[in-house]
Amino acid sequence: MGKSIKSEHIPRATIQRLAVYVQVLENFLQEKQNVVSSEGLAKACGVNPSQIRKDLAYFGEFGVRGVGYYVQDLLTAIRQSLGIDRTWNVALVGVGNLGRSLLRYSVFRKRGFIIVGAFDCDPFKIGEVVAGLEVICSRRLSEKVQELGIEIGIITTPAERAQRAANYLTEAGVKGIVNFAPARLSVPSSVAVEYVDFVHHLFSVAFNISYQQSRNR
Amino acid sequence: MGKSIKSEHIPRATIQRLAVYVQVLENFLQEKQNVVSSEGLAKACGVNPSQIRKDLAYFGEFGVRGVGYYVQDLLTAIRQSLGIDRTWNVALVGVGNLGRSLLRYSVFRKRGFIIVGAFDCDPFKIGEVVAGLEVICSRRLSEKVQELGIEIGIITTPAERAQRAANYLTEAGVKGIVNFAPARLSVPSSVAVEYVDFVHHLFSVAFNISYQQSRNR
DNA sequence: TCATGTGAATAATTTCACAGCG
DNA sequence: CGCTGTGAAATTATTCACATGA
Repeated sequence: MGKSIKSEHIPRATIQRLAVYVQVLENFLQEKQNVVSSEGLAKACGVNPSQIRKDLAYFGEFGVRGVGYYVQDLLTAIRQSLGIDRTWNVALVGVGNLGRSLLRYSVFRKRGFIIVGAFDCDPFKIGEVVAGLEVICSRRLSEKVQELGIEIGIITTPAERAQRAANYLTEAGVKGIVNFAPARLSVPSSVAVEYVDFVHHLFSVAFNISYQQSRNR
Repeated sequence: MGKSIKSEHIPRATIQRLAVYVQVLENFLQEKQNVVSSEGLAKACGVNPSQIRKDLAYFGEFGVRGVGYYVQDLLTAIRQSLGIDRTWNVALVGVGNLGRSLLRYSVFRKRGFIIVGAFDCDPFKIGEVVAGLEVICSRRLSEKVQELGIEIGIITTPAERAQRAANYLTEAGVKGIVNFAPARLSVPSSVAVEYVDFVHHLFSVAFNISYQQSRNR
């Protein structure tokens, strides 16, 4: 069968787990563990072994019966399945505190997501150089997305300017957005949006602590 | 009925959505919209109206039949349900690039999560002052968690030091961890862990773009 | 033989549809 | 009357259990 996708719809949860599998498999590889069973991988990821087999089955057959999975091969297969066996050019919109940090955050590049343009609408920021990139006026996104081959946008503006940034990006033809601003976006259904909100994770932890304590009474 | 929790187990997805409801309701409040129906809130959050009613039903009855929800009252009720109607003292472990950014990230404090201690094991960083906090040796976490009343830890170390940071934190009695390092943690089941990985969101977007394109062929 | 891949069974979540109440 | 709150139905996701094949 090989690299083709076998199923119609793939659950969002599966995709999130595949990202975790990549993380854990990379560690295995570094530790020179070359073969792993679904049970071994499951334990390291904190999930059920058949969950892993089901997740992989959406994309193909990558294991060897009676043996397990060859770590390197499985990594390659998952990367291919996720579409991260290549590089992606990314635009960052909103060069504030967080934006600057992300521009300097080397992990993106290491993972194949290359920030090739930094945008802001503040005239005081335009022209400034951050992490080797000159900040460009957000209105010029259309032109630059074309020129630089940008396919993904990262939004790090304040909440009230996030929708405008999303509009600029989608109008420019970007096909996916990762939104760090605390605002919901309205975009065409053909554009993939991911929301990242640190504070929500703190909410979640706070809830779990409070809830656990209230249950233990 | 009021503030008591009505149900045994509350889905993780519900908690995540409640955090979104808070975000959207705050915007409504700013726009002086004082009443909202489950339909109105649902539209703004991109979910189904009965989803919202079900989510709220886990915690109580907050609406008025024939009217909807009073925005301010609902906000108060959800904040209480999530346990964010108070402040939480937080320790940050790992004063690298990302750690520094988060120390300077004012939104945490605004939301009631106050970073009261910054920790690192690098002797060159210990003693340095970042965002008004003196960096303390990670080994002194036990002592400081007590002293400062810390209940939540944020891990921003490199992947290979994340588990050690988690050990220090749990041994010190911290009850919840938000882990920004790309590593899975093993902690006692009584400790709530949330994983934050920017790169995973980019993976997700990359997959959706690739997948959509492969389906449209 | 042993671990994968998968249909069937189970569990959880979401949506529907309407009774109930302000 | 209109919108919430909620059982019941539909859908979706997870886990089990075993046939399959290296």
